[in-house]
Amino acid sequence: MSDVARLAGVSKMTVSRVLAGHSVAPATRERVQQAIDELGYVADAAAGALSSGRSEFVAVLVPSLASSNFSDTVRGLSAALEPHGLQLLIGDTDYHLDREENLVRSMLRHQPRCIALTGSRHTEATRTLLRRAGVPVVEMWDFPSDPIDAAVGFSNVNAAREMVRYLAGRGHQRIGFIGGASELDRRGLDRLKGFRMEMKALGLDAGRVIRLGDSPITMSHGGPAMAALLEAWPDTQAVMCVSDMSAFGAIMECHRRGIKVPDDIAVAGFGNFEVAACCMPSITTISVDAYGIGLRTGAALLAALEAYEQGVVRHAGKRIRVDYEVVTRESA
Amino acid sequence: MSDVARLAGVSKMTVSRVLAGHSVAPATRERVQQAIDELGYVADAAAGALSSGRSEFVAVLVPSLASSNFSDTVRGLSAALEPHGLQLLIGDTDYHLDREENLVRSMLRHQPRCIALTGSRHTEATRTLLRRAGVPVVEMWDFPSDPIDAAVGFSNVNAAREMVRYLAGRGHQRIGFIGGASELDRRGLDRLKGFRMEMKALGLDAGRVIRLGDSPITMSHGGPAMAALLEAWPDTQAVMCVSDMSAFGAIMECHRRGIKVPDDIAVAGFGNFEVAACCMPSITTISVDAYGIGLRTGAALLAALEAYEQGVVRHAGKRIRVDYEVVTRESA
DNA sequence: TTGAAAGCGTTACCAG
DNA sequence: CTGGTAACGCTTTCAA
Repeated sequence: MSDVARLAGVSKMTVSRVLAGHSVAPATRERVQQAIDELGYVADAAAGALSSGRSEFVAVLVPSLASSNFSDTVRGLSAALEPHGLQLLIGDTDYHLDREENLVRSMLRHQPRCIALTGSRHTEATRTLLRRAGVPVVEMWDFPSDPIDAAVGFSNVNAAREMVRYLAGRGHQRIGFIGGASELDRRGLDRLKGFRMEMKALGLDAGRVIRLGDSPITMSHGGPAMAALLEAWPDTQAVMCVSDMSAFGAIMECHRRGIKVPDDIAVAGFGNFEVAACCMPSITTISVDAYGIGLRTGAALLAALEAYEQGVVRHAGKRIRVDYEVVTRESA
Repeated sequence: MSDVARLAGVSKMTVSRVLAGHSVAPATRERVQQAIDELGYVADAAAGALSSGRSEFVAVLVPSLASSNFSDTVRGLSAALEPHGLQLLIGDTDYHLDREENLVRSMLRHQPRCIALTGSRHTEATRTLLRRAGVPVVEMWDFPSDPIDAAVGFSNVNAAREMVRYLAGRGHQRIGFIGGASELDRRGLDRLKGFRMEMKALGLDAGRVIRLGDSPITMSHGGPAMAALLEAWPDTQAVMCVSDMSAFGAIMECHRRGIKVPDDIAVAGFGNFEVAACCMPSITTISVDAYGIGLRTGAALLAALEAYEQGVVRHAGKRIRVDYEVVTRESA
């Protein structure tokens, strides 16, 4: 910066002002800009952050970047925050809460302006770290009764219940559920919980549950899970899958066995992934606006940032509900 | 840090040493650690970076986080670099070179230790920025003859040629190609180029090309593209698709029309995405180890970092070739 | 509108 | 093995 200042014949402060877009005489600004271009000067963000006491980072934690759900949410966040000069610091927890804790710890070292995480389950240490960080926090993809700070999402339990009601409304009674075997995917577990609750509420058998493969289960688990389900309860009329990925695998298994979907058995998914609209039969599913969750989380974060500048310290548990809906297609 | 030092009864320097894992008397270290835990102290990475002149960032640029190819590569990079205390700064260029340029510019402000980008096409300004940055650069997913620094990838042109040879070897002569219409996806364009080159080399008609939809085309474009291809050249025997996503869409369109794959028409994909193995018929494709590209890029970056410490300044165009192979399945 | 000086929280360097 | 001091490159604050 000194070099630029010298070349432009001004002080460092003026260079700093030009960079920050503060008021500088047009002629001076011009000269400084030329010096910057000539030297290929790039300001050091670390020095700026240290000096001003504020970074331009936003920490974002998702369970998996490989899931289009979460990568869409990240894109939404990026779209909302980048125009404000904020940089995403993205972490992939791989569905592990202790990995989340480590990532939070390491990201906190960069003094992020705010933090977005997925889900409402975190280790106690994570909660403590977050509290101490003293910056806005938004939890995404869930609708917790007691958010750390703010939350943007929906109830996976209720969404699953709605799907059960839809299937029952189509006349199905012997309904099964396919999901992952591990306890890592909280949203998957919530969907299972919703399935059980609603089945019981309807007076139906809530026991036809196959849990197979590490969560989140993908396409390749859907087939074996469907096979297991048919073996255990051959008279099943409909299957609700924890995601469209497993639903697709399940449908392919039906094809292989000559079982017609939906005539012989109905299959529903969750998430409205691209494959659900394209495959045959197309998959009836719950549609969630993943990109919108990112956008709205970004907006909530910006609002909280604004409030912080003015001294407000907590959202006081503000929750933003994101809509979902049953998308009726061919498979159920 | 002063607070911690005071509580532990040592100087800031000793606290710094404990944090950095430098040699400190066990008893002292213990006391310092206790003070750190008690205060919930988190070191400021910006200050550290400023003082030491080196950040712990690695800039990573991919065309899209939504593509499992690239998200797998990011996971590989993360797996290779995180154990070394490096933080990924991930940017999604959305396939635009000018967005890439802006992202590089903004990431450079954080003084990344090294940079990984996708492809070998960049704006002139990007190249200049990268050169001036003076840090190791690796280009991924291509095998350029003149890499900026190092490269980890394979020739998309040659891979596509191999697929053409495979299809021709199965007795097909009237072979079509389905890809995106825009010029953004360079790897997609390289595959088309390879298709044309090899078809000509084999003395076959290289003109059966349908380009439709923004690149990279996804599942939903495959159907319309296949429809257009069948309309233009109804006697087509085989179709090579720019990716498994479009191949899947194309196969679904065949289903809808009662056209049997591969009996009436063979369809091949590219990338070996999960859907290729699960769908029916399963898709013959080119398999690429996306995660491995990330791992190997990470390793190359670490090696370059090591070399830099010792004063070596360039890789001198080192290229690491990543294998690909035709995976024969049912569709072709 | 511009400049000078102080200081952000850490690490490098040199002493003890 | 430990401590003091001087940067690191910026922005804040105050003065001109």
